[in-house]
Amino acid sequence: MWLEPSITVIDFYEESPVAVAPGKRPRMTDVGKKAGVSACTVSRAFNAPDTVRPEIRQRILDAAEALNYSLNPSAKALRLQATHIFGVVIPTLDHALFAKLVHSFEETLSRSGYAPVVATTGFDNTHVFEHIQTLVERGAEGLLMVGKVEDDKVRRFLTRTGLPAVTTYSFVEDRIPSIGFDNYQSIAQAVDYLAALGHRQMAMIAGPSRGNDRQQSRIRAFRDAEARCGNGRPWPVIEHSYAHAYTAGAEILRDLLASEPGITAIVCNSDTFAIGALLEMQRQGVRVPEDISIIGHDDMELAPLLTPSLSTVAVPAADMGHRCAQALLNAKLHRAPIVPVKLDANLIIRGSTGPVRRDF
Amino acid sequence: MWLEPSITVIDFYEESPVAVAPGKRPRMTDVGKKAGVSACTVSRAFNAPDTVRPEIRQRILDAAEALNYSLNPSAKALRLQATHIFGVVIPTLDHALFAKLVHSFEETLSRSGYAPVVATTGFDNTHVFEHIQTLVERGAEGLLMVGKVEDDKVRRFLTRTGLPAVTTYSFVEDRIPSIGFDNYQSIAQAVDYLAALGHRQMAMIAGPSRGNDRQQSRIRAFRDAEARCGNGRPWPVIEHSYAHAYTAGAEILRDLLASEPGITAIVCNSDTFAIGALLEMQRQGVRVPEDISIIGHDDMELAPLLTPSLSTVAVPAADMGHRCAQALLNAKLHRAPIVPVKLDANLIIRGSTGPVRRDF
DNA sequence: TTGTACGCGTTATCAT
DNA sequence: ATGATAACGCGTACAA
Repeated sequence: MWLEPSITVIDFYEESPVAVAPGKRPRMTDVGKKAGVSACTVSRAFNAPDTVRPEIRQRILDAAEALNYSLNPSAKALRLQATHIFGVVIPTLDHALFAKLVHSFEETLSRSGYAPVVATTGFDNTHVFEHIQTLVERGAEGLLMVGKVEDDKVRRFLTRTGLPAVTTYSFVEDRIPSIGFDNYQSIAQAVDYLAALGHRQMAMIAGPSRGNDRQQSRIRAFRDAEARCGNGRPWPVIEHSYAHAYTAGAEILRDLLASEPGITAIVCNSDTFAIGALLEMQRQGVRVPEDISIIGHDDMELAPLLTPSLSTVAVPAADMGHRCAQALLNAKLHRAPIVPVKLDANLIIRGSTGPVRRDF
Repeated sequence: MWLEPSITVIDFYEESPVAVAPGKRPRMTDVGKKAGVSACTVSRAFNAPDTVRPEIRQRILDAAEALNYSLNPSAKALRLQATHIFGVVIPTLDHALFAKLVHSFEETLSRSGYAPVVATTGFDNTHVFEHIQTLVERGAEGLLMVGKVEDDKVRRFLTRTGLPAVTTYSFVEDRIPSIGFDNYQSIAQAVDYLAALGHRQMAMIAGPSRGNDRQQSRIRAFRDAEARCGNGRPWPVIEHSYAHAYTAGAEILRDLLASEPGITAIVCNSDTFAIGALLEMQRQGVRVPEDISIIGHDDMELAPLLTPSLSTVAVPAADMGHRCAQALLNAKLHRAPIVPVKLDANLIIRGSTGPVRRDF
């Protein structure tokens, strides 16, 4: 009988006469030995069950069970040159929109036997290289990233390796294909609508703009509108992290009310900010939209349920996740090129926006 | 000079005299060849840069760059017997609490160079085996799961393979260690508090209970209270998926108001249900808590910001994520056993709960 | 239907 | 400081 140079672990595999080195996982050879076949038959028993005689297959399965055998994924991946993993680089999961994006991404991947590995990076895209490297070292065969890639190391890395990659959330003309929407346009719609209602002094509550093309585009849209429609008084833009965004929305609104009494409309780059602000206005007795109009962004589930219901810009979060997954899968499975897609983000007018009040 | 039996791809690696088979990624050997060293020196240049002469190291790095070389993760994982991946089996990412859990899990993992692969399964734990298998095939060295594992195939698989595993969200006495809180207790607190305020007929809005020990425990706590404090009229328990939970909360409340006018308190197994219901009550002119008390679960960020602020049970979501990650890391890195931890879930009394109204 | 032999790309050991 | 060699565990031509 064949024996490893090491000791047989009798207390663990007591029923088995097969020796497995202590602390080592059994291999196909071990299973084969126990079942009285070769390793390659074991392989077949798992991967092409039909090609092995039923009784032998059962013997192999039993042997595997007895030895606590399980396939070594790394060896398999090496042999097949496929890990079936895609990487996701996301600012945070602790925000409904991004969570929904990853959720739908995962859904679509899993239907094809793929799974996402995720890295959260915060919102600044100028230092994401290490995160991406980690994902690739973990076997990512493709990459989903949020927003325009600003890190030159990342761009070089992607062209160098030819790794399939998509960016999402913002639509960008770029060598790296993107499946997203026009962030300038999404805010431009909102501000133009408010301007049409007569608003001449607004404020914006924005996410962190450093290394974040989505926020930069939106702020640009806001500034352009200020130049076109402003009454001369500066329109404040307050940036805040998306962490504790509801609370931040409430606090920022309080400050705004105190320091900028002339403001008649507030544009929020996330419904979370807007909802926090709206609730704070109700607490302070500010009437919405009679005294102040407020508009959000994202069209979260809560938006239509509030009183007044929240005007906002609907963002196709789930759609982006599905499409990105499908694009990556097609790239990997059928060598299809990833074609950029510009999706719609539509203004949804509800009850929180109205004509500017007379005395302005 | 060494040559593969295949054609040299001159148009692509024009500047290089090294032949790489077409369509194949270069290996360390190729890089070494180009840099005039052996493969193992290339390996050292990447993994232990100090042990190779600087000028040679540079030559190697240049060669790698020129050849578009990047390390093969599967080969590395096979050699090192380590993928640095843990699997996460989660009902959904499209719910703030679970997203936060995964977020904090990822944060802690990434600090140690690990990354999560995620699978979403829905709430029924009786059919998660395939998902888990997929994760393990993708290289998961350990597993985080939500709630008690009901699937026998999974239990056998875990004991068979000895894969480190934790369950979270519910604390369960089980062979699989859990880091969570007592779901019976969390609702018991809430209901006892309402009973002490004089409420004798309540309703519960619950998540899906099939294969879901958290919901089952909570419903049991509710039923036990009904038996102790009820007024004889049955206490309805309405189950609903967590998808579109805000909207569902609003709709269910509407039905309840119409069909069960005697109810004076509503217990929700998620703040999302509670917030939806609360907003609906405001819309209908039902006073909270004067006419009806409502209590949520989870203590989401919005709870204290509403008017009235929402009484709820605080759940340590981020804490669970961090602790589970740390436990898995310790198990893998230091062979430390995973010790079960029962965390607190505390009742937070705010403005949405009050004494039952007199006429009952 | 089953077995033999080899290679996937990396790193550790040992020798130089 | 660097190189030769072997081994990680699997899948697959090819042979039997």
